[in-house]
Amino acid sequence: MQLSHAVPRKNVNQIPTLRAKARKGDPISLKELAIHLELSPTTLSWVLNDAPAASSIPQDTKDRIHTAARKFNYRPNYLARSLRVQKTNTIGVIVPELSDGYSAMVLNGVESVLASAEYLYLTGSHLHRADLLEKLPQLLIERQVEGIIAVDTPIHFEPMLPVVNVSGHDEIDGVTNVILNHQHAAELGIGHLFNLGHRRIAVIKGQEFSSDTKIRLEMIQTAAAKRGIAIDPKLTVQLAGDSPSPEVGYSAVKSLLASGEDFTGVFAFNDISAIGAIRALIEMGLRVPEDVSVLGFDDIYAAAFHNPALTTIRQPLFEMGSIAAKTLLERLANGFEGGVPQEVSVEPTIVVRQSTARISR
Amino acid sequence: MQLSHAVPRKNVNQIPTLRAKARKGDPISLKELAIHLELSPTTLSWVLNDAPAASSIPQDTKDRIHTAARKFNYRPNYLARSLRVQKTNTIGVIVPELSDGYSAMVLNGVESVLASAEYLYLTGSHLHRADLLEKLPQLLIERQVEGIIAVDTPIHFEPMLPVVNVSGHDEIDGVTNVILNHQHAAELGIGHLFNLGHRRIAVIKGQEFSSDTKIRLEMIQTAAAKRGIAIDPKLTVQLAGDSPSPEVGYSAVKSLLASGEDFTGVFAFNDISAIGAIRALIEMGLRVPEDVSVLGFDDIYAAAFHNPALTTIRQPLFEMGSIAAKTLLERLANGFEGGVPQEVSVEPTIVVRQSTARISR
DNA sequence: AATCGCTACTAAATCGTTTTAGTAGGGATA
DNA sequence: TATCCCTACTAAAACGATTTAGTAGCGATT
Repeated sequence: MQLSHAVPRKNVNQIPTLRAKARKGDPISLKELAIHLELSPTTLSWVLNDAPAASSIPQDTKDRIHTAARKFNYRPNYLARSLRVQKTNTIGVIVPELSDGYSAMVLNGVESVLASAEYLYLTGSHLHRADLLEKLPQLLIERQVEGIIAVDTPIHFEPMLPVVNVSGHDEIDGVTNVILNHQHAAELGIGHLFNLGHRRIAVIKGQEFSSDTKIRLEMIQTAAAKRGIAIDPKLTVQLAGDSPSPEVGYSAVKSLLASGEDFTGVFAFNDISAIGAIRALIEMGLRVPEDVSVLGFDDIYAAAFHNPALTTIRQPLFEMGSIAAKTLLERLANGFEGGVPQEVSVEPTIVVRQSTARISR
Repeated sequence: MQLSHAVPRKNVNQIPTLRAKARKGDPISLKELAIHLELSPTTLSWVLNDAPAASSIPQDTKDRIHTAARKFNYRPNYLARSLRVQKTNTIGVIVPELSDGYSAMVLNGVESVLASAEYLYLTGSHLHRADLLEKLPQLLIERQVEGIIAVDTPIHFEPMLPVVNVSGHDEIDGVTNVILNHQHAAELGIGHLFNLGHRRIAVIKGQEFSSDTKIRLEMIQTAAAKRGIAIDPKLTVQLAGDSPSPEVGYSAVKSLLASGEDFTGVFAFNDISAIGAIRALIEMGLRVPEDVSVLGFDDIYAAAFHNPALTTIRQPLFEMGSIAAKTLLERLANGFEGGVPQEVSVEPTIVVRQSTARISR
C-alpha cells in the first residue's frame, strides 16, 4: 500500500477557519451569554435546564434567555457540566476486536439503546492481549465512564462500577452476564444432526480465549449423551490463532481430515469457522452436505448467502447488545437499590438451510 | 427472542460495592493526597506531570509524592484536567453502521493509531438517517472531541474542527479525504475481465448514499471505453436498500437476469453484493465462473473462503483507517500551521481467485 | 409598625485539576 | 548591610458549568 497525491492546499488553513468561527459563532460560554443578557449565570442555568428553581422566573425573561441561547448557538460545555454534576452520560465498551462480525452486531444493539438515552460510548479492543485487558478498563474508568459493557471479554478487575458482560460466564460481584442459553443451543444443533441420522459428529471448539468455548462443548456433549451418542475426543478440534478469518476453521478441519477419522457431520463454533470448514472439506473432494453436513453458529449476514447456505444456530446478537445496554442503564438509574442481576439469558433458534442433510452412507 | 432466568441476586447490592470501594480505595483527589502529604496540590501536580517547574523540587519530595500516589491509587480526573487544559484526547468517529464489515475494518486501523497516541474515540452510527447525520456531529462536538473521522459519510456541516473523511469525495474546507485510487481500481478490475475475454460486463452500482458509488462507476466506464467496450446501461443495476446483507446484491442480479440481457461478467460494488450475485446466478442454473465471472470489491475476510473463492479488488481498509487517524492527529498537532491536506489516496490491488475465469462461449 | 411571604433574581462555593504569580528563607555577592 | 538569586514551595485564579444560600423590593397580614 502506498500513499500518493498528498496534496496540501495552500492558503486554506487560516481564513476558512476564522470565517467559520466568525460565522458559526465561537463556542460561547454561559458567563458570556449572561453578561450579554445582563443576568447572572445562575438564572440562565436554571432556565436553560428547566430547573425547579426556574419557576419563579417570569416567562418573558425565559424567552429572552432562550432566544439569546439560540442566537449565539450556546452549547453547554460537557466537561464542565459533567465535572460539576458527577455524571458523564458515557459508558465504556470493551470488545475483542471489531471486525469479527460478532462484536459489531452486539455493538449495534448497544448503540440502539444508548442513543435514545443520550449516552455515548468509548470503545476499546483488547485483541486478546493481556496488557490491554488490564489497561483498557483503567483507561475507561479514568475517563469517568459510568459503566462498562464487555463483549466476550474476561473480567480481570474488581469492578468499582457497573459492568455487563455479554457472553461472560464468570460469576463476579457487580458483573451481570448476558448469555445465550447454551443448553438449548446444543439441543437444537445436536438434535438437528441426530435427526438427520448423524452419529459421528465432529465438533470445532472455540479458541481458549473465547468465553463460550467451554460451556458450548459441555452442552454439546450433554446433548449428544442424551441421545446415546458420544462426542469422540478424536473428532474434537480446536480453533487456533486469533484471526477473525475463516482460515482458522479451515486449518482445524484440515488437521481433522489428516487424522483420517471418519465423521458425517461438523458442528462448528461459529459461521466463520464453518465457512473455513466447508472449504477444507471441498478441497478433499467431499461434498457439503451430501457427504458431510456442516452446522454453523451465530447466523451472521453471510451465512444465508454462502454456498451452500449455512444451516446455523442463530444467536440474537443485536438483542444481546441491547439487553446489555438496557441492563446497564437500569443499574445506573437504580444506584445500588435494585440489586444486581447476575445473569440474563436469551434463546437461540436454529435456521435450517443447505449445509446440512440426511446422512446418505 | 425471549428473556428467561432474569435472576436478581439478593443482598449482593450493598456490601460488595462498599467493600470494593474500601478495598480498592475510593478515587482520591489531588487535594486529598496533598493534605495527606502536607504539601500543596500545585507541588503534586508539578511532580506527577513532570512539569518543568518540578525541577526545583528535591528528589526525596518527588519520591514521597510518587509513592503516595501509587499507594492511594491516585488517578487524575480526566474531566477536570480536560476542562482546565482544554484538551480531551478524544476524537469522534461517525460510521454508517458497524456491522457492514467495511466500517469495522477501517475502525481497526483508526484504533491502532489512536491507542499509541493515548487517544480514545466516541462512535456514532448514522444508519443513513438524515436526522442522525445532522445530530451526531453536534453531539460529538458538544462532548469536546478534538476532531472527527467520518467513514463513508456525507459531511453536511461546516467543520469547526479537523475532519477526516474516509471515502469522502466532496471538497470541503477543513475536511481531508482519504480515498482509494478508483481509477486504478477500475483499471485492475476491467483489465482483468477484459483480458479473460469478457466484453459484455454487468456492473452492480453501489447505493446512492455510498460516497464511492458515483466515481466508481465513472472510472469503470472510462476503463472500459479505453479498451473499446462500453458498459451497457442495461447491464448496470443498482443496489437498493441499506441492509449490510448479500440480499441486496442478490436482488439486483435477480432483476438483471429477469431482464434477459446477456452478459458474461459481473463487476460488483463490494464482496457482500458479489456473494449475493453468485447466489442469484446459481439459482438460475448458471455456473460461476464457468458461465459467468464475478468480480468483487474490498476483499473482506470471507472473500477468500467463499465458494467459489472471490476474485476481488482489495481496498486496504485497515490502512485507510490508520492513515485517517494519523492525518487527523497530525492536523491536531500542527494547529493550523501545516495547511490542510485535501486528499490522501491509497492504492488497490487485485486478488485473483476462483470466481473469474476465461470466457468460454 | 413589624413580620411574613413572595418574586426575581445574584454571589459565592463547588467539581478536580493546571497554571500564574508569589513568597519565605537562606546563602552568595557587591 | 543591602541586594540578588536560588530553592522549595504555596495561594489563588482559572476552566465552565451547577447549586446552595442569600437578598432586595414589595405587597399583604397581624
